[in-house]
Amino acid sequence: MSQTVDRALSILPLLAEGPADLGRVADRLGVHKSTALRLLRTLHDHGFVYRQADQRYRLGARLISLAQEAMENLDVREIAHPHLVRLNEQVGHTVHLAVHEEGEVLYIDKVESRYPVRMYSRIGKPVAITVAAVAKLLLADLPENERRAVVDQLDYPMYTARSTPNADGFLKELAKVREQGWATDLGGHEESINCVAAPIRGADGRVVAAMSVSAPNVVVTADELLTLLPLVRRTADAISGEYSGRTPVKEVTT
Amino acid sequence: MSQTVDRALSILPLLAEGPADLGRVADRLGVHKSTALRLLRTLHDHGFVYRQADQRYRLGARLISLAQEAMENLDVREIAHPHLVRLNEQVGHTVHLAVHEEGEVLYIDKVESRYPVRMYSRIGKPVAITVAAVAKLLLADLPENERRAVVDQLDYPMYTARSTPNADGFLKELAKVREQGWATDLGGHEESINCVAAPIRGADGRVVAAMSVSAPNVVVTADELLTLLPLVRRTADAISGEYSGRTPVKEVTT
DNA sequence: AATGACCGTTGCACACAATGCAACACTGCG
DNA sequence: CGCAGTGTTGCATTGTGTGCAACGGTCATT
Repeated sequence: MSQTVDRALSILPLLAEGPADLGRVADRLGVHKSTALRLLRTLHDHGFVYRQADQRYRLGARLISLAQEAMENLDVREIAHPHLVRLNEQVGHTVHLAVHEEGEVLYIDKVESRYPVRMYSRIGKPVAITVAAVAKLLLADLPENERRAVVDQLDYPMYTARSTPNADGFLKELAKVREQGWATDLGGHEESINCVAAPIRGADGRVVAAMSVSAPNVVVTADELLTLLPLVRRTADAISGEYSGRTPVKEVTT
Repeated sequence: MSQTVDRALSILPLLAEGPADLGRVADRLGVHKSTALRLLRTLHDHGFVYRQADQRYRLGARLISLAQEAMENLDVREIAHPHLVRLNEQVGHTVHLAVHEEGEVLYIDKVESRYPVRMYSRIGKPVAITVAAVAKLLLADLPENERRAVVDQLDYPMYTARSTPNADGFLKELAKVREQGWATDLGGHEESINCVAAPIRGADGRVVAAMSVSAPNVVVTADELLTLLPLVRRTADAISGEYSGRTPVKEVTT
């Protein structure tokens, strides 16, 4: 692993917290100012950091445009989006789409509730993996050994009294989810918010993404939300069909 | 400038074009495969690239979450402030900066007029949403359904004879504002006070804030105030440029 | 005005870390 | 069964990144 690149890349999350000046960056990296300067310069030349008027550095536009491109290249997202919008129009609540990557689960699309009360989430943000309904679906589908590995190295924060407490409980929950083919999160992350989720599968039957509908108690009860399950599953199945049906991208050759 | 980092960063735009395998990356960089491998590994460890099932590399999720976090932590006020001060020095009148949040529009910065006659406003205070020029800009940019939702649940107090009377009239005004890219409030809130406002846009083109210049009739007429419009718009554009991270200096890079 | 403190910046010599090479391991294919 | 195509590893070399110290600018303090 390359030390120089390692250091340079470590600057980016640091700057994501907010603008920082040269000294601060050097300190946080544990390197000499001149070293930090040269790293920042290189990042700057590539547009990854931007130097604002007061000479402090912040993340640059290139990063944002790259992220945008990265999302566009996710073909599940592209296919799923219109379905998510339609579902949102029917039920009114917030709809999420998430994928698993390297031990994390992230939201890659979101259609906001039309009710004024919204839940906090962010595209690109890692979800609360031990409790989120979409995370359960994605992890439940992993091969035994991978699942075990991921589950073991997780923390199990008790967001609420109903959060998943430990690895054992989580594995049981995953088994159940895999069995029934859908998942819920009933107040496991935020006391007053419930979700129902369904998996999206590729041609080989493996789960490639998961989608969920979330709503706070003040709008609908958990039981009412559960009545939407068939609709959510049908939507997920429709996306699965389209995703596995034809070639997603215009792959080169023959 | 650091060669290693330079090469590593060059990989990212390359991968943005689509997934690539090791050989392709090495070729495009003009380096040995082993070198490319080590760079990719480092990028991988930081989550910037993701290795998909067929061993090819893709842009990773970390990129997306970083960009999102960066945008969230971007402080419009901080960036805008010097511009507002400069504008105030040029025109002398009160300058406001406002954002939209949860159905309300709030002033988040203000530079006082240097004329003795000042208008009443307060940072953090919700603005008169149905008449204020900045509010029109912020609401005009919302997606159709959200805009409708906000507009419908508003009251339409008749501060003056020229206040927006009802939802229909407001929607028409918003359409006009969106069309022309700027807004005014001519005596709609207080009989003797006029404003001109312009939008500040983020990297994705969406309106993130709005700024305005306000002055009472006793100092300048509405017509005179309107002559400042180009200057206000230029200032807003300058802030937009800086906010979205486009480098204003001599940089050329790709 | 003069002083000092604080940043960012630059040139340089040294050492270490990144590089390319060649050999190796693995996979699928003819 | 070998062959061609991958990705991967150990190693010697040198080029490249590093820390240091000195410089230059800006700002606040006296």
